[in-house]
Amino acid sequence: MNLDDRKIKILNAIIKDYISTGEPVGSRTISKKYELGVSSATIRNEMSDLEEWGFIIQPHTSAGRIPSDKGYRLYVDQLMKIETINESSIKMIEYLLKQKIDQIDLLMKEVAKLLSLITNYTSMVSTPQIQKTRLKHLQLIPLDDKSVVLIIVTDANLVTDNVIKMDVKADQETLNKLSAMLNESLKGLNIEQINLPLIQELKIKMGVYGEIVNPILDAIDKTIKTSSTPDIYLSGSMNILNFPEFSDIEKAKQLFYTLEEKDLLVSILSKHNSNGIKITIGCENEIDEIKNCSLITASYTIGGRSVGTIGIIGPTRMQYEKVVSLLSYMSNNMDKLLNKILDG
Amino acid sequence: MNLDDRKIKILNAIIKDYISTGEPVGSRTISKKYELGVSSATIRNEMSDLEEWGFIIQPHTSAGRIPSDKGYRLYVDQLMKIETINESSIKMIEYLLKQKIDQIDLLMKEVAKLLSLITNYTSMVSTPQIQKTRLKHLQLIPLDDKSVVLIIVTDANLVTDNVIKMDVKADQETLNKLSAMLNESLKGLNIEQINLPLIQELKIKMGVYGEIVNPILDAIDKTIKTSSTPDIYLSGSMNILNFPEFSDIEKAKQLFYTLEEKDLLVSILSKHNSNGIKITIGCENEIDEIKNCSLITASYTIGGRSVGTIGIIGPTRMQYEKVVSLLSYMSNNMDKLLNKILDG
DNA sequence: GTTAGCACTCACAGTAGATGAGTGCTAACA
DNA sequence: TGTTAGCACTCATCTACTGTGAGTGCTAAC
Repeated sequence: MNLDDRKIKILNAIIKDYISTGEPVGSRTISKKYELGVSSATIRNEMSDLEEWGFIIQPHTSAGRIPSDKGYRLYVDQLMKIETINESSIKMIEYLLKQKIDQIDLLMKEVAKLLSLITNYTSMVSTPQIQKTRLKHLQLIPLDDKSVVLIIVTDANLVTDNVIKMDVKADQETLNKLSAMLNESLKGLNIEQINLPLIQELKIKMGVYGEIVNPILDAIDKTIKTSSTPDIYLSGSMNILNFPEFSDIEKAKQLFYTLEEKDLLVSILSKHNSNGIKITIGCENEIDEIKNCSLITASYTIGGRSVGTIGIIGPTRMQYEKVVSLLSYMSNNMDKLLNKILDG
Repeated sequence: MNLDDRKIKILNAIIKDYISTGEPVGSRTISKKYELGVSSATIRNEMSDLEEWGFIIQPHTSAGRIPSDKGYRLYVDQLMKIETINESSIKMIEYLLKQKIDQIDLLMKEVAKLLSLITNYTSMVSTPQIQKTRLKHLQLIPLDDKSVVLIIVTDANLVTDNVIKMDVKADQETLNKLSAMLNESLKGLNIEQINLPLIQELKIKMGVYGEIVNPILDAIDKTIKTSSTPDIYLSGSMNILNFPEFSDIEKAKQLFYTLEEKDLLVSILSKHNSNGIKITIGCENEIDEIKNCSLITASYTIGGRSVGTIGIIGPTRMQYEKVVSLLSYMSNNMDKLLNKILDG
C-alpha cells in the first residue's frame, strides 16, 4: 500500500466533493472539476486501489465512490485544513454573549439552539457538572417541623437545593451550628471528593449530634450523587431528516429514539474528558445506533476546569472543518458566557 | 339536517373503523362489519348526506369516507363512551408510584415517558407552576462579598434558588433580619400576588435599609418572574413517524419543529386552566402547524390547586377514549406522586 | 324507503423500455 | 511502465402504460 501524493489528492477530492454534494463521485467528475492533469481512466485505476485499501466504497457497480469511515478518518487526521470560523457565526455568538440570560439552563438551551442553527446538524450540550467544582458554602434552612432545606453553593457559583426529611425537629440555631461545622470540614473540597467514606468519617466525628446529623449527612451524599448527573439539552434533532442518508424513515426513527435516551447521551458526552476537540466517525462510535453518524465534541471550562461538553452529531458526511472551527470557538467562549451568569 | 339514529350509527361506525384501521371506510365495509340491517346502497345514501353536512370527507372519488374534524367533535361530545383505563396501564402507573424518585423534574420526565409509552402518541408534561402556590419561607444566605443567595420555598414545598449580585456587602445578621421582615410581609401570599406594585410598596416601607433592600427586592421580583415559566417535558415525539398521516416527511418535520418550540407549547398548555379534560380537534387548534393534530390535556393539582398540565398530541385519528381515560387517571394520581416528593 | 345492478372513477401496483452515469478491461501510445 | 482512448457492460432511476380493485353515484325495480 503506497499512498502517494496523487492518490491523496484524489481521495481528498472525492471526500470534499461527496461532503458538499452528497452524491457518489465518479472518475470523470474528478478529472473535470479538480485539476490533477490526468484522465479519468487514470483516476479510475487509482480509485480502484483506494477502494481495495478501504478508503472508499462503491455503493453499486455503476455508481461513483463514496468515502468510508477509514477514508474520513484519514481526511480528518491529515488532509483537512481547519478553517477560521466565519463572520456570520461569530456575529450570532456575540449576539448571544450580549443577551441577558441569567439562568444556566436557559443559557445551555440557547447555546444548543445556536449550534444547531449554525451547523444545521443536531447539537448536544451538557450542563456544567457540579462534581468538578469545589464546595464554597453549605447551608441548612428549617422548612417545617420535619424538613430542612439543604443549599450547596460551589466555587463556580453553582447552586443546588434539596429538601431533607427528618424524624426529629431541628431548630434554626442547631442548624446554623451544624452548617458552620460542616462548612469547616467540607469547604474547599472538590465535590466528587465528598463521597461515602468521608461522610462515614464525619458521622463518627460528629457523633454527638447523632439523630440530626445522620439524616443530613445522608442527604448531602444523595444530593451530590443526584445533582452530579448533568442534564443534556438537544437542539435541531429534526435536522436529521434533511439528510439523504436518513431519507429511510426507519433509520431516522432509530436515531431519534437513541437521541431521546438522555442517559445514553450523558454517558457518551462524559467520555470526552480531555481538552480540545474529539471526532468520532461512524463505526468508531460504541453505540450501534449511531454507527452511521459522526460525533464531534468539545469540552468547556469554568475557571480553567473542564466541567461540561458541547457536541454536534450528524451523518458521517459532515462538514468537519466548519463544525470543528465552530465548536472550538464556542467552547472557548463558554467560559465568558457562564461567568456572566455566575459572577453577575 | 336531520341526524336520525341510523345516521348516527353509521357515523359512529365510520369513525370507529377509521380510528382503528386508518383506511377510508367504504359503504360495503360498514354493511358487512357493523350490523345495521341495511344494504351498502342505503348506507351510501346516508353517507352522502353525512358528507353534505360536513361530518365525513371523501379523499378522492373512488375512496371510502374519513371523519372530518366536525365528525370527530360530534363523536367526542356525544357518541364516545369513556372506557375505564386498562389493567396494564394501571400496573405501569402503580410501578411509577412505587419508584423512588426524589426530584420533581425527574418525575415529570418519567410521567411523560410513561404517557407516550402507553399511548404511542407524543406526550407533554408541564412542571408545577410555582406561581400558583403560596410563599412559605424565604431566606437570604451570604455567598461572598458581593453576592447573596435567595431561597424561596412555597407551600407545595417547591424550592427555587437565585444568586443576587449586590454592590454593597451584607453580613449574615443583616440578612437574617431582612429575611425575617420579608417573611413577615410576604408569607402566605400567593406567588403571583408578589408583583411589581407590592415590591414597590415594600421598597418604600423598608426604606431604611435602602441600598441592601432594593437589589434584593428586585431579585425577588425577577426570580418569581423567571421561575414561574414552567418547563415542558416531551416524550415520544418520534411516535409521530409511525402514523400514516405523517408519512409525508415534510409534514412530520413541520410538526417536529413546532414541538421544539417549548415556549409555544407552554402557551398552548397554559391555555388549559380549568379542571378536567380538554379535547382540541384539528382545526380547533390555534396554531397552524398542529391543525392536523388533536390535543388532549388534563390539569393536575397539588393540594387541591391546579398547578400544571399533562397532555397528549397525535393525529386527529386518535384513540380518544383511551387517551381520555388514561389522562384522567394519571392526572388524579399526580397529586400522590408529587406529594411523595414534596412531603417525603 | 330500500335494494340490486351497472357504469364510472381513480389510486395503486406492476411491467417494460429508455436513459445515463459510471465502471472495468483491453489495447495502443509515449 | 505509466497513461489514455475506446468500448462493452451494469445498474439505478425515470417514464409511460396497463390492469386491478375498491368504492362511488345513479337508475330502475321492488
